[in-house]
Amino acid sequence: MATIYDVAKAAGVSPKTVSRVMNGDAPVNEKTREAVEAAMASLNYVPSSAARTMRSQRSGLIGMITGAISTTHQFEDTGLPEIYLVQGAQRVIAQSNRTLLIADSGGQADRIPALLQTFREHRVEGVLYVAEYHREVSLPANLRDRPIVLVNCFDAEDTPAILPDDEAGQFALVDGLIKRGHRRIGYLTLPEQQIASGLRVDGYVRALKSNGIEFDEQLVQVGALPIAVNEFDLLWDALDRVLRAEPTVICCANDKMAMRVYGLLRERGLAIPRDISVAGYDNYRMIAEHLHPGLTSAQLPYAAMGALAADKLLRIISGTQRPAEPARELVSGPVVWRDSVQPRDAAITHLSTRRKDT
Amino acid sequence: MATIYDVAKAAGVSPKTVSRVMNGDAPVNEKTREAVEAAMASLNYVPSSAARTMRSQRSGLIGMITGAISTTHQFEDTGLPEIYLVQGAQRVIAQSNRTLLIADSGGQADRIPALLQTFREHRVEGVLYVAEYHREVSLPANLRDRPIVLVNCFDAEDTPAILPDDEAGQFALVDGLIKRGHRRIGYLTLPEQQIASGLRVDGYVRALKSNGIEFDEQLVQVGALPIAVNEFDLLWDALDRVLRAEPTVICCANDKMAMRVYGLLRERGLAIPRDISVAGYDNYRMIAEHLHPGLTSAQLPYAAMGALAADKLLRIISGTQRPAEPARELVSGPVVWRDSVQPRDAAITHLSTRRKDT
DNA sequence: TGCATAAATGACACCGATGTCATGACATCG
DNA sequence: CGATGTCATGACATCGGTGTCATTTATGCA
Repeated sequence: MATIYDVAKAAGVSPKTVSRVMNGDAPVNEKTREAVEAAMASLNYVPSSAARTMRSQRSGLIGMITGAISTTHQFEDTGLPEIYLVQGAQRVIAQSNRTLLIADSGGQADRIPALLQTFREHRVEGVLYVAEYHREVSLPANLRDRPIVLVNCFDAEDTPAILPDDEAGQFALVDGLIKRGHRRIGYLTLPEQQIASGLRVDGYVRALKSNGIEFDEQLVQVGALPIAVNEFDLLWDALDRVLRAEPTVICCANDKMAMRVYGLLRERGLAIPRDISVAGYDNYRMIAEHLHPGLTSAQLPYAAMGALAADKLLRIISGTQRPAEPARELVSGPVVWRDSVQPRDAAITHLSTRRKDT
Repeated sequence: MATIYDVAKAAGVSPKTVSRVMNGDAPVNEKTREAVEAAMASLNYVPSSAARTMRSQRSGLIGMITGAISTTHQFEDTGLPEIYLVQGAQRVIAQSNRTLLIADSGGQADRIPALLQTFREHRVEGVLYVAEYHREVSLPANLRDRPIVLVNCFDAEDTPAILPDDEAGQFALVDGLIKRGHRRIGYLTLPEQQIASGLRVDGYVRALKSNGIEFDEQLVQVGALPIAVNEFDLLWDALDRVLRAEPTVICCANDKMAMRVYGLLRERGLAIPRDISVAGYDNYRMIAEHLHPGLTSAQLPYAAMGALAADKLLRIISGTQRPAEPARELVSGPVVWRDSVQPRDAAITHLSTRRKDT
């Protein structure tokens, strides 16, 4: 591998001049520059980041820890869209001429110390700590020795964090449903332990309120348990109770649940969206786009969160934070409207009609 | 940040002795070792991989390029299980005391050169090139300057590659169906351009043959187009034709298609698995586990592929390949049996019965 | 007991960049 | 025309480890 000395010799200049050509930190004569550039090209020169790091004491590396926290397999499958998060972060980080070093613990928390050790050996300038679902975490003490931004999670110490605005997302979704003529809006939630779920219910309630619709607690039912046992029985039962309140649309806590609800509604002979509309949350595209009909869903803005987190981290590193920048920032995403929701004007209210007939 | 010199001073030895304690490359007196280790601990010493890389000319980094190839968004969503691939590779690489540097192009091929440049600056010792679905690729010339293993793809030059054994997977699935009493096995395939699909059909045919069942071409229908237009019409039509051949089970090219087939079968009033069984491919857990009933599916062994690819790459790097190690290696995965398939003995053949009644 | 050998340790150079400082060649200005 | 400043470039040290070689001390064996 060619070094800066090889290039210098080939171009007939000193190594320092080659360095100047690369970094543009001092004027270089036009002809000299051309000679150097020709030499670099013909020798296939690539600077060594190790040498650069050593001399400059800046590694240009940002570490990302993902899949770090799960101790059970309970929520394992919710982590997959993190790939968008990685992409969002990488884009921003690449622009700052840095490189993202990703460590995935595969859900095994005991591997984290080794991963952190690696990060330290590489002298990462900052760390992005990514949780697989919106939750509170408590950081290992030895993670605090350098700039860090939490993503999709927060801690008790007000460490800088980027979080999804679940309240706003659900508000936008329900508000959109109301604007489309729906007034009886069912909601199948996750258990309270899920932070996101609580926030989304808040958004649901606010949307009703801001449109002057009374809250009917029978329309809101818990559709899943913290532990996955008899999931379908529970969901069946919850759905049953919601349907008794005669909704024209059912919101689900997430797309996964919506996928199940599709099946359950069909078993009851209800067609989507003719007899009843359905909405999800997450915009998990693998599900939302490929269900039939396409599932309306509030998007979890993972790419934006990744980008924002990277941006925040870079600003912390460079000390150029905005004045009074809040530690925690919320990111809201759009609602993606697909055919699972039918505007209420056109919708024939099969459901209530039928029930009244019987 | 403490250096080896600080540690040496604190322990009253030379830096070289500290180095020896860390690397164990020469005998060190027990008392000296203890003194050095105490000094390292109290100074919170972490060796600098940059310095080490520079002196040893070995970076200890393995690069992985993912999401590299897609030029359209057509198959974008198939890429997500790659996370398992990353985990499989990382485990093996960590064991060899190396670090995985992941570059995700986000499907934008024009970003690849910049990512490769980064890899070269970091002097990665080898590269894992991951495609998002089983396919042929042609590598950029400048990727060949160091050890490389292709994952989920292959090229015309017989570059080392790790591939899923789609033929064996589909064989195992269909063979299992036959063992469970099914003899009329429908198959909704992807278009021929999909390499995986062709191989899977081969496996389907071989399973029939090895069980003495005649191949009925009407049971095999193409259920999707290369471009996503009128997807549901096409699938509906293909399903219609398959059903006319009176199958007791329908295999789908992948779990995504199976998810759609669930919906279509229900629209026709067919219950799964009472009236007809369904199987998928990929074992895309987000779908397979959460559909109701759970979807039987042949697993794409991404974790194993990642591990095997990393292992192969490390052996190429260290020059310890097995004698006559083939360039391409196939990895097969298990079939995960879930409730969407009902053993035929117990199954009442609603479908054919009903059809004969009409 | 004497000498070959191994154990234990240190001195020093080197890996490939870049920061600091020095120097020579011109240009500008009073 | 000499003083001053800018441009263009190079010499040299340095970042933090480790390979090489030398040196001293302990050990083994005839």
